Amino acid sequence: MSTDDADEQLAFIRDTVRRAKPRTWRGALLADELPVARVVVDKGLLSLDKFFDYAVPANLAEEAQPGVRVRVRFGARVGAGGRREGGELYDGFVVARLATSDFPGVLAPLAQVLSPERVLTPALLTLCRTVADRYAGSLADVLQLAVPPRHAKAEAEPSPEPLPPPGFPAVGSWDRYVDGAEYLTALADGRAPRAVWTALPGPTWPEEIARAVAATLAGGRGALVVLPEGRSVARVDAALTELLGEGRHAALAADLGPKERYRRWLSVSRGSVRAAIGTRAAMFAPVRDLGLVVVWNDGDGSHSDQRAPHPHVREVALLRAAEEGAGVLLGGLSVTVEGAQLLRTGWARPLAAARETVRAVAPRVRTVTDLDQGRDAAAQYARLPRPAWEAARDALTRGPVLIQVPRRGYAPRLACAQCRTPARCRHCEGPLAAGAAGAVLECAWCGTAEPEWHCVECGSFRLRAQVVGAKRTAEELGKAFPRVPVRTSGRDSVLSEVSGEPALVISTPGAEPVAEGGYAAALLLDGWALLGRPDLRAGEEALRLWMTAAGLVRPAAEGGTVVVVAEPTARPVQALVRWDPAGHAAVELEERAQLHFPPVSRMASVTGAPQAVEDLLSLIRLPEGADVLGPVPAPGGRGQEWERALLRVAPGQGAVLAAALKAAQIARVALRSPDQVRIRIDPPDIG
DNA sequence: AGCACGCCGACT
DNA sequence: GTCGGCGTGCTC
Repeated sequence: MSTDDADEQLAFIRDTVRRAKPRTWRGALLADELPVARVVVDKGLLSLDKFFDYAVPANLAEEAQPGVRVRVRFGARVGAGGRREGGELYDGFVVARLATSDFPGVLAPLAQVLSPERVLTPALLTLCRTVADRYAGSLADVLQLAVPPRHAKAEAEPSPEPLPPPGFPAVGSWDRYVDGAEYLTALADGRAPRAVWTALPGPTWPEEIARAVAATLAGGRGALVVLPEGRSVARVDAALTELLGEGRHAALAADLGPKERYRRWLSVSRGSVRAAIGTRAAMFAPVRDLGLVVVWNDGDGSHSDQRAPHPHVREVALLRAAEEGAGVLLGGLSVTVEGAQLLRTGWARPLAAARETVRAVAPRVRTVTDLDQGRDAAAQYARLPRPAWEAARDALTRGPVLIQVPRRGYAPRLACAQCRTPARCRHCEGPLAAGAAGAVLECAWCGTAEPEWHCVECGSFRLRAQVVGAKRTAEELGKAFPRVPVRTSGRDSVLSEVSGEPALVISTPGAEPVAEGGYAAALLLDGWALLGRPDLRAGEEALRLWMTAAGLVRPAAEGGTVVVVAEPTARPVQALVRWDPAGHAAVELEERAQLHFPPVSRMASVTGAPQAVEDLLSLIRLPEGADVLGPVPAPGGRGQEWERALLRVAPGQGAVLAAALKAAQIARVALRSPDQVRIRIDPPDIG
């Protein structure tokens, strides 16, 4: 660049600043009012996670309002004579219109306004920013989760006129909960009651959710319900339609197709519909004047988003409630440790039934160890402990029987086939697993081969690893109970409902169909497989899965029986027998606190090639008292060794940890550290 | 991420 | 003297 060119450039910039009305590099005519558009560019790079200012051409002045989708040229370089060249077109959103820009250079113009629809509302923008910060992600990544793809035809249709608020609903079955009626009243009164709700077993919870929504709408505010899968969305959808009729709520199910989905999302965004329900993507639904956010069954893994930065429905719901002043209803048959923590800190109040109410509606729960001898021929054939077989046979005279079988491959650590003592490495006490060759045992921690394992407790040489899948269980039980229809519900074909006729219903956890009139009995098989998983949450998760199944069984007074095949002294088994999920969660929380585990501490995982992980760990500036655990070898690398480190900080330092991870990741990329590092706040699987 | 600019070694 | 190494910094 010659001296003349440089002077000209400086003069241009001075000119721009003085006139407070930037010219574009093409010199196009600019908007008279607010000629600067602040834009979030849809490029997920952490180092680009900020706003960029663009000049608003006069012809886009009307349409380029905050919240609209735009196209902008980004990444152009300045060529000879100060001219910009190249630069690719990116999607983005206008977040503000301004009179001036604090950018010292020359602004590029907006290339195009894709649509005048203001989809990124201020509340949604704030939420996405908060979520991005919480999860050490970029705003652009979160926006992709929060704002659905545009569908022009759906957008062209007007949304219907909003209906007036409904009347306050009848309290209905909420009267079974201590303070249940008061909770609904608080919602209708415009307050923000926050509750961890231990729902009673049985088929009434969808209706109870619907009443809470109706109470919120009655008070003139909006409501949001997020459930883990489409089947439960459909049930709450039906309950809402029953209570409110059509037109007051929108179900944002994933299987609707892009047009219908966007049409419904717009009806929420435009304020034409005040209540939204759906699966996890609905956590961002731009419900106006949010008065209540409901999360059902927050322990379900589906509530954790698979896409970066992996926000969790419960956490997003809590952030929204805090930001938007909404009430919270964190409900399920069981209670998560996170729920227990909200109770312990006093952030939320318990919403539960009195002990005698629970006893009146819960089924009778019996425990059986599968070490029980005395199997008769038929029971042996079906691989069932005799009491379980008898319970099924007895119940089949009265109705359908649910049999819950852990998924194949839901394999825990290897254990002695005889006494169930976990098989451990002789050197480091790590868990043994089948090695890469398949036949040889290896320690999953230190890799030492163990060719001659025998049980240290009972001397047996037999190991048990795999559970028998639902399909084979169905075959075997079919033979054990001839003339009884056998139905299966599992991964590939999930039944949502079965009739009240006697039948054996074999299901993997989470796929249990609802039975008309309730199941006469449920058998929860292979409990050891759930309890023995090498996961911090194994106990909590086992109880959740059992209660989900047991909650579909008739009350004890109507003969409803649950038989759980598991070690009777195990804490989750005892909690199931007592039907006390809240107590179980509270005890688990206490234990986690002592071990400095989440959710009391905040954790993050860092996974990738060893060098990349090391680079990140060397760059990160952790707060005082933070721990680095590992790195240790981790699965996931394709053809390459991967490592994973866990970072742990004290309660209250989650935001600092996220910020430090983000900064370190940016620094690592700037230093050309090779390969990717995956950062995950609140990793779901802590061995 | 791309893609520039920028400041030190071996070559026609 | 120049071509080119990849360190550092920017993208409105």
